[in-house]
Amino acid sequence: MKDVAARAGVGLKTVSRVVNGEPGVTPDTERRVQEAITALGFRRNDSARILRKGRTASIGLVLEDLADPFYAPLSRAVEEVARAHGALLINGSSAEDGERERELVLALCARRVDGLVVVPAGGDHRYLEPEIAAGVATVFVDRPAAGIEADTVLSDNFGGARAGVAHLIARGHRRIGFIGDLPRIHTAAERLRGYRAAMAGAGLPVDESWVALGPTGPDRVRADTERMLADRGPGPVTALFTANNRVTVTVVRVLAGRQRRVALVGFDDFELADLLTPPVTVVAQEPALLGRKAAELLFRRLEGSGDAPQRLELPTRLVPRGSGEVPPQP
Amino acid sequence: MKDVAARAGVGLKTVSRVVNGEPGVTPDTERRVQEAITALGFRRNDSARILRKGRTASIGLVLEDLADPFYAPLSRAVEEVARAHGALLINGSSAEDGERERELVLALCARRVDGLVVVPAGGDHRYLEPEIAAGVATVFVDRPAAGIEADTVLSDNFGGARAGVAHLIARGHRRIGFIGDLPRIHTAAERLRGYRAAMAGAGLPVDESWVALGPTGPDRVRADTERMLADRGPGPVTALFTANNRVTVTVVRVLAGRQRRVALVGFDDFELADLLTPPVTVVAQEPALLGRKAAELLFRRLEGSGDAPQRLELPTRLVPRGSGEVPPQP
DNA sequence: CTGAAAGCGCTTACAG
DNA sequence: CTGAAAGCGCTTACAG
Repeated sequence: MKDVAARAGVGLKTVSRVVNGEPGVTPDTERRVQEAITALGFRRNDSARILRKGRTASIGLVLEDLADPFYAPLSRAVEEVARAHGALLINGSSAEDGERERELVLALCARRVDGLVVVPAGGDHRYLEPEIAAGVATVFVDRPAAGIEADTVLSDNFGGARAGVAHLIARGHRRIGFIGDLPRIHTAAERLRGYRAAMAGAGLPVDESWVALGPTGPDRVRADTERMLADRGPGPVTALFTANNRVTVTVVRVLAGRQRRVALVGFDDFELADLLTPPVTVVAQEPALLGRKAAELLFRRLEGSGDAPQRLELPTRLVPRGSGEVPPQP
Repeated sequence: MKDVAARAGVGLKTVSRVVNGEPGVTPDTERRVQEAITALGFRRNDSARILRKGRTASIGLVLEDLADPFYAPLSRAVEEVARAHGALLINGSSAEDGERERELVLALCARRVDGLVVVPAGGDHRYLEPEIAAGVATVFVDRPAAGIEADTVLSDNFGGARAGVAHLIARGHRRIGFIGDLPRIHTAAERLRGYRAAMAGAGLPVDESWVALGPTGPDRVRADTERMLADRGPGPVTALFTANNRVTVTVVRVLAGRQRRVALVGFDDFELADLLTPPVTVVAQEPALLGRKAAELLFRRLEGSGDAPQRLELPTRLVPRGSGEVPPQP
């Protein structure tokens, strides 16, 4: 910039004015400055600008896995809102590891992102307190934070799961299995609570062999599914409720290889669910809407909204397609 | 940092040493500085650090759509490599718009990212010349850049498409339709070239009504598919080659609603392809590998490799599953 | 082992 | 309409 000023024979401030399109420069001066800029290949260094202005016009997004078909649209929605506000998006995957989440979040804070959208993986977010106190707006999405008060956008995991299981009960099922994610994950726990509420609401007992929680890798899910389908103790389950899209996909594979028809309702919609045999009934969330709402809340904070932390809960939608309407088979 | 120094009764440089874990500080001094840091809630401002050091330890990724099931794993792979090198990832979607790509790339350059991985959308990348000259390492992935020399990582689009179409020809198909993306997109053009090469190689004529190019939205693809399946002129096609995963998914939907069985081979693998009826034969690429190779190449440049620009071409793999083995039906 | 000075490339506040 | 000075928060190069 100094070089540009020297070449154009003007002061630094004038170059700054031209670069930022500020008023108060004669057309003639402006032309001279523009010429110097192109001749020297000048490109403004935003690092310096950021240092001086305080705002970075960038926000951070930390989620579990950028490549997961549930989080990818969420991420894209956050990006679109950021773009509409002239901000860039820095994002990273926590891989469901609390320590990695913390490292990422703190790295983003050190870069002085204006705000943060976080899908929490860790079990304690008090490490964020100094950052929030220092002015980093933070919104949690998909799951609530632990240990601090902050804006949060969630789906109705409890209600959605309860409705899905009630749907199976209404079709005559009495022995219904639940295959879910790690119980420390909020969404997994809420969906399990929904399952239990639906069963209890219908006066049905839950045999604990019908509940399987754990990592969503195919091996574990396959093993648990096969165990539940085997005839043991209280009789095999006639229906399954799968608590997220990764689990559902694996269970669909297991069921595809079997004679006996077992009813299935899955939490989370997924592409091509309607073209499977039978088409898969799901409790659908809207990942893009979660992302959009979270980002909008974030920018409202950045614009100075001083309301108390908000908690939004988005509804889910039961989509009957066939697999959830299979009657109980002996 | 000034406050910390004052409170600890030391110089600025000593605080800097402690914050960066540099040697040459007595344990006692270090303790005093640490106390001041926690008491004041000091957090290093990386913007200032970046301004001084020159390197930002961040790279940019610009692709078509973060939420696309093809690009999401590519993006995740780039993130993992960046993480291994201690860098953050800033990314954005161009939405297949050359102007938006340019804006994003230039915004990333203004932030002085150390390097750039780009899936080009625009048709002219000379705007990047000054940036590259200024030292921003750039790698293009999935598609080559136009108008400049740069490192590039591609799939074997031509060979993959030719093999897929040859597979259909070997099953006895003579009238094969091609449904592809916009012809200005490099991958789309290459795959079409592969189709034509396979047909020509078998001495088969191509009726131009069998070739449909355009945006990959469901309406256009559905209309073109239905048109090709209708009996007209040279007779209806008995097989279709779909040139990317978005197109394939729509065509699967169209075929699912029809009596006559039509063979199908799609470019790009996709989740659940093996559970459809019939399971879908595909020419698979490895999006994560594309991303990983591109990012590795980028970091090799950042470490100072001065070789001539490289062009990597990754092989594709034909995965027969059923839909591509359907014989010709009248 | 420790620190004062200069500077990274901008913007802010002010004066002409 | 234009510019000189100070400063954003660090690090670098140097001296003690």
